[in-house]
Amino acid sequence: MDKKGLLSIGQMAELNHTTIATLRLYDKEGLLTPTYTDPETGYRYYDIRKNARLDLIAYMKELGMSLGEIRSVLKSGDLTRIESILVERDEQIYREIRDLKMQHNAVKRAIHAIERYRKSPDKGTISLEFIERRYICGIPCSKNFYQGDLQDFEDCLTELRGALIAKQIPELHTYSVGTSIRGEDFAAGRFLADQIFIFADYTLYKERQDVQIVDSGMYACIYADNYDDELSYADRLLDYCREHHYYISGNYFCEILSEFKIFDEDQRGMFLRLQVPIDFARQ
Amino acid sequence: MDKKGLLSIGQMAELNHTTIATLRLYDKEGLLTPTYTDPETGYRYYDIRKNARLDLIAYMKELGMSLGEIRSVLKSGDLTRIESILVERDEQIYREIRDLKMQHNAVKRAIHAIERYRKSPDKGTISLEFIERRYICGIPCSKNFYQGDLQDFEDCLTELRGALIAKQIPELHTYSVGTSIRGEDFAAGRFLADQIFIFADYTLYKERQDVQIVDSGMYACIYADNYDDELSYADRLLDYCREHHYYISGNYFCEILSEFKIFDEDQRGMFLRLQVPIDFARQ
DNA sequence: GACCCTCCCCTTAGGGGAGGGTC
DNA sequence: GACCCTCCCCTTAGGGGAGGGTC
Repeated sequence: MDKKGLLSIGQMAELNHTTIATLRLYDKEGLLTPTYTDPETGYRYYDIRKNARLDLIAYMKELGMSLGEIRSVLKSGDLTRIESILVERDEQIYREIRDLKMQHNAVKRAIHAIERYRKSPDKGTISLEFIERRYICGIPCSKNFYQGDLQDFEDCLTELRGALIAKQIPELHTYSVGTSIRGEDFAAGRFLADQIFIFADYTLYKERQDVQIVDSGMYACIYADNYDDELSYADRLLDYCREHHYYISGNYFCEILSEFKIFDEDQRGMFLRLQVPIDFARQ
Repeated sequence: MDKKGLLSIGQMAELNHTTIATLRLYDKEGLLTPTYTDPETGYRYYDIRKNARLDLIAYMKELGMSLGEIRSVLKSGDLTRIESILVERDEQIYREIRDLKMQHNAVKRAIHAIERYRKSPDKGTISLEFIERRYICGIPCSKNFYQGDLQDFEDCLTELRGALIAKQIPELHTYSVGTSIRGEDFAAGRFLADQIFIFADYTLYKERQDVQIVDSGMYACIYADNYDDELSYADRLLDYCREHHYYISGNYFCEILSEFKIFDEDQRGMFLRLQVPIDFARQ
């Protein structure tokens, strides 16, 4: 306790669990003026009654108000003003929580995708796998990128992104991307891009009508780790099915398991699982 | 499409739903280098293959990674690194959601407090009210601020805050503060500060043992809007009880209904409900 | 004429000094 | 010797100019 029972800035800060820098800022911003400022030395001194205001500022900060809002509210002293700020803040918090939950979801998927990538077989491995029901949402390919170049694929991807944004699904990356070839075409060795889509989830399926179901079933799969290899690997997959007399019972998919492989600056490096549903009955 | 089939910065930005400023920043930060930069003019040109990297950057941003993290991950190409960042981020999101929910709670309480303040009677009004069960959590007053000055009250408040922080309840402001006088003392006209505390809620009650229950019941109440008036208003409340032969059946409370009243810079302006439980049976 | 360039200033809420007085 | 002062620079991810060349 110094001059006339006032507190120094350090004492004031400690008492209120805050810092000297904060008190100086609040002084400068006109949020909390010291009771007395020595004109000679510039030293700030605070009356203990100022605690109340500092308390209130701390409270408003806890409610998520900015210093600007706090200042304006303190100056106006208008309860209605506070109320409308708080109501607005209430809605904002609601949106923030919703967005964080979506992000949480995306992070979990990403962690899962990395784990899955780790445990995936080497490229070129052929496997028979039972794959559960999936949901896809996308558009027809406007170009056959199997015969064109990367430009065509990028164009299709751009269109997909645009379509998803139009459908209010902006989180392209949360879901993995895939492309398809119709079963008949694939079986005949005609590599003709049919659709480009995301693998959606049940939540999206429930919410919208334009999500299609892909039935569960046995798939012949081959793993690849380079977009440019898709064609040759798809060929090998087809050969394998023919050798084993598997009947192609549905559409072929190229599924991007993880995009995290891309550390060459100039490549869409990705880990792919090429797959086609098969039927043993008609061997 | 300009030089050698490359994209200008504007085309690249539009294609990727981003801005020119962002692409320039990413160039400067070494996140995404243009395929070719004209040494004469400084114009940036991008190969369409760079889309993939921009995509990946956008993805990582969606996951909540900072540009610094993204750069380091892109440079190291270390999956383990990404994974640990994501796991850390996962926990961080969890904490952020928890904090936002608490803030949401606080905002709702604040809105409610303002509404309640609006609908409260004028100061000096005496009422009989049934008050539901409440929960309080606090400490004994080390000083009798009824006989001391504001300094003593501030000291008690500071102690309360410290105690709550020690108890891991940092949100002093989320709950309203109150002080008490023991029933016997109040009935005898001895204004002797007993406890200072917050009105906790059921959630806190469930979580910790040091939260006390205050039973529901009929209370004689008087409203005041200035801390300095408490004593004289409490006196009036006691007189009122005596006049009406109400038996004081428990502790007196001074409850701070809203701290938003404080727009004088130098006062702990608040709206108070002074109250004491009464019993009609023994009239 | 539309596009792109390089500065440069601005935004939040302080934190962390340097260099120099003050209690 | 501990405390306080005033600059001043720093942090994120860009946005918005001004003033001047370029496709």
